[in-house]
Amino acid sequence: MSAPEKPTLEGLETRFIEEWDRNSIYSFDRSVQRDNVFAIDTPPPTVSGSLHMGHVFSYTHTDTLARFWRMRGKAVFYPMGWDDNGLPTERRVQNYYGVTCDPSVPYDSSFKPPFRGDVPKDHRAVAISRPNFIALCEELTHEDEKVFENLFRRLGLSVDWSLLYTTISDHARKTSQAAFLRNLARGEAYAQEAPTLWDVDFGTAVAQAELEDRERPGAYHDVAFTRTDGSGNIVISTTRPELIPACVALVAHPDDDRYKPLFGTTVRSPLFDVEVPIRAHELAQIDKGTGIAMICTFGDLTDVLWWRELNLPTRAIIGRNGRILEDAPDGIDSSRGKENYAKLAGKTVKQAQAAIVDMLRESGDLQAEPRAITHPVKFFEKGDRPLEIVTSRQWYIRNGGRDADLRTALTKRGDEMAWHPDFMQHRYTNWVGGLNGDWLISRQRYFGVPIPLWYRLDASGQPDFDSPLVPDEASLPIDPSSDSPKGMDESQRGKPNGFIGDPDVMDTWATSSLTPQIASKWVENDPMFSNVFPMDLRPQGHDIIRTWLFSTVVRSHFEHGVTPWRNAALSGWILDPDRKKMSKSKGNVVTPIDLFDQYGSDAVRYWAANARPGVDTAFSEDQMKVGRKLATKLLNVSKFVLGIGTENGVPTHPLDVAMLHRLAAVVRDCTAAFESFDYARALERTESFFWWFCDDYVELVKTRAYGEGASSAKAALAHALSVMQRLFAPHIPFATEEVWGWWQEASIHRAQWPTSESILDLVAPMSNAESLLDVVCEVLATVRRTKTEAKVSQRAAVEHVLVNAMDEHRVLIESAMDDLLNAGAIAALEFGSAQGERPVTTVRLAPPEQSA
RNA sequence: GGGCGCUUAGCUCAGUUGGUUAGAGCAUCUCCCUUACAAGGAGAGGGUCGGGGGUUCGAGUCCCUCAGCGCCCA
Repeated sequence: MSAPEKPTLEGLETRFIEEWDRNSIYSFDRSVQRDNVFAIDTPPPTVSGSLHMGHVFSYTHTDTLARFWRMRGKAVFYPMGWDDNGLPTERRVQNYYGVTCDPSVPYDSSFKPPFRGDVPKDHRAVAISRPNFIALCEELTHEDEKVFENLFRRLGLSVDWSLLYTTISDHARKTSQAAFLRNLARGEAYAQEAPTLWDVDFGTAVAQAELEDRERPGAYHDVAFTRTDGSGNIVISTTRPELIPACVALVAHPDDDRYKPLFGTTVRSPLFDVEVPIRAHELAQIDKGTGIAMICTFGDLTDVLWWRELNLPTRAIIGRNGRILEDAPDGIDSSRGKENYAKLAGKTVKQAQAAIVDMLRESGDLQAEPRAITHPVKFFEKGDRPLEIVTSRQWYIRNGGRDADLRTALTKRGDEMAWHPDFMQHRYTNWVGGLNGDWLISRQRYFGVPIPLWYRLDASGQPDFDSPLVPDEASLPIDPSSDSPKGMDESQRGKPNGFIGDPDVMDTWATSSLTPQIASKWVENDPMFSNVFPMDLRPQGHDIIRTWLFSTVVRSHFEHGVTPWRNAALSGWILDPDRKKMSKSKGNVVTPIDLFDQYGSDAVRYWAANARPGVDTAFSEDQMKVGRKLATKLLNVSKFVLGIGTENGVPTHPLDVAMLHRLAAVVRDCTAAFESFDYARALERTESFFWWFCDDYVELVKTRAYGEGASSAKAALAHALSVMQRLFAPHIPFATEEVWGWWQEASIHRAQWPTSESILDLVAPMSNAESLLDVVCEVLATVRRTKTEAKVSQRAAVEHVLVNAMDEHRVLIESAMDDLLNAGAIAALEFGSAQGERPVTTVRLAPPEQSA
């Protein structure tokens, strides 16, 4: 029971990371029943790069909560996961090894990647088989995950690493496939051939939640369609003239008097001579362009809606590779139309547009030169070219986008959980209310969880999509591209009367929407599931409310009929000091590990824990310096208290009792703050008490604690120290573990969270504790100010102090007179009559020659 | 266009249901080696709380309105 001669923060991290691990300080006790569990649905970071300050920031917030509840006696379920499944990993693998996946390439058992990092710029990606590609994905994610784990351990996260999961593991694939099959069995998942937003570069369908609008330059082209009754032209304005061959109708608003007489008549398209009807629909905008638009299959989502509601035919011209299809669609029958179409076939959309504008100009159908505009265009959030719409067979999970009752039910789920901060719920409600289609989960990619289905082929080799062959849940996970359905074997794959596997994988969100089930081993019927689910807390970034949070609610709603958690805590962004969001592309990213080295993990955590929940926060090394000072101060004051000797006496001196009353109030506030997920308020309360304790209380009692009759002071100091160490433990786990170890058994992180009752039980009641402390410290402050202004040392002797105070205050000061005289080096203190509500203190310093 | 958030000291931010003289840290300046800590301590200066209006005995806090910044959605 003693502090080292020279306390230091150096080396604490290495020592305690090892010690915590060895003693399993953070392991989850599976035997504890749900009521005494605090379960966290940790966000699995995407393993496709490196962890940055944003991770450090938000994971620290969660960790402070985990540590608080653990000290409150809860069995804390705090897993970690790695999201290594999906497109970001594929992209990183392609760039790291210089390869690309081509499912038509045969497996090469002796394959070696051409590079491991540092792929030359002029290198052309080597096409490799799907199994080889997946092996590389697994290899690289494994490497990245080791780095991630080390960083999170260094940060001091109190994760139970034995609960680690990854989203591409057998277990996650099994969970994902089982959940999907159950959705399918209940009719919540379905496949449909439909127009779908399509990224031509990634070659995959994308979901509504992954879209973003980007402002792009474009131009209105005024194009003339000829009325078939010979009465002239109709001019439309379009930003996509290349889609004229895909035009199936023109549309105007039903109330638009200009076009009312034309509804039901037909026009002929320029260049391609296709006769199309003029129709009415409310979504046509009277004030946009000429007020009449062409409907093409498909230029945008409004086209899809019109096509569906107006029952129009399909004339698709854009292929999945983003180029104009070779064959002209039905309806282009004239020889001129066929010739013109042939000029476009094979071109990219951009090339086709340029070509068709030339053709229109030549034919005289372009009524005016194009007028440049800027307009929002839909992109895949990870994509580089505008999305096209192609018709394809895709899998969906219902999410209320096409069903008002389900939408209402899911909106209500949002009401059933507490949001921190509460206004974040608007984002959820807003998103659910704005859904316009079901959740598209199939992706035409490689590294993901396969859709676990096969289809029978008929005698002519055509697949029967209506009754897929479903695997037993016990056989999961399966890969339908290499496993065969029950009762069939590989020789029948792709043969008439045989089978084929579904070629698609599920989107990453379709798996990560099951993190509560994955982490708690739901699919294994592990009893742990019922001990942790529904979970207490989902911490996550507010940018993925529409994806991760919402999709998790959807899955839980269908599978369990409950919200997956009771609380959702949304963290803010990290901004650089110029208030810009930190990102790699801006080059303003700081590496966490360097900061840990420079300031210590506790200091970095202090910076993070200072930020109010949900608030965007500037990156601040200044705050880290403050955090380091705090940790150092805790070492030093702990050394002081333990150095004078702790005693199990009862604090009886009024100043000691008052200090403990103040501390009890702090404990009450901190506890309430943590209970409402406000780690920052808890820290702020503890910290401000702590500095007051060091600067004023310790200075006041120091002499008494060293001298005769020190029992009360020693007991109060020791008790307060123990409480403060524990209050700080969730925030600065390394320094608190160090100082706790100087005088206590076992880890502070398993110690009991202090209660205000336990402090108040120790001392006599006191109604005016705050006044006592305020008034005594005010007199002390005046003495100090006088010395500072006189430019003398704080040790300089004070000859006389006159305090003009009300009797009430006079009594309080008298009760702590001994400490006040000692702390101020005051020879004599007298009282005079009050000059107002507050005491007025007059200080007379001793002559300089008498100061020593 | 709809929704949400923010605007308090030079900077970063607290300010809980309205209630003494609006706080902290950093930065600036002054002083102090004092035996827990100079990687420290004691102090000082600095704000008409974005503008305007209203409710109230009383508004940084509640209401209305305007402006700027940011985010989400369309």
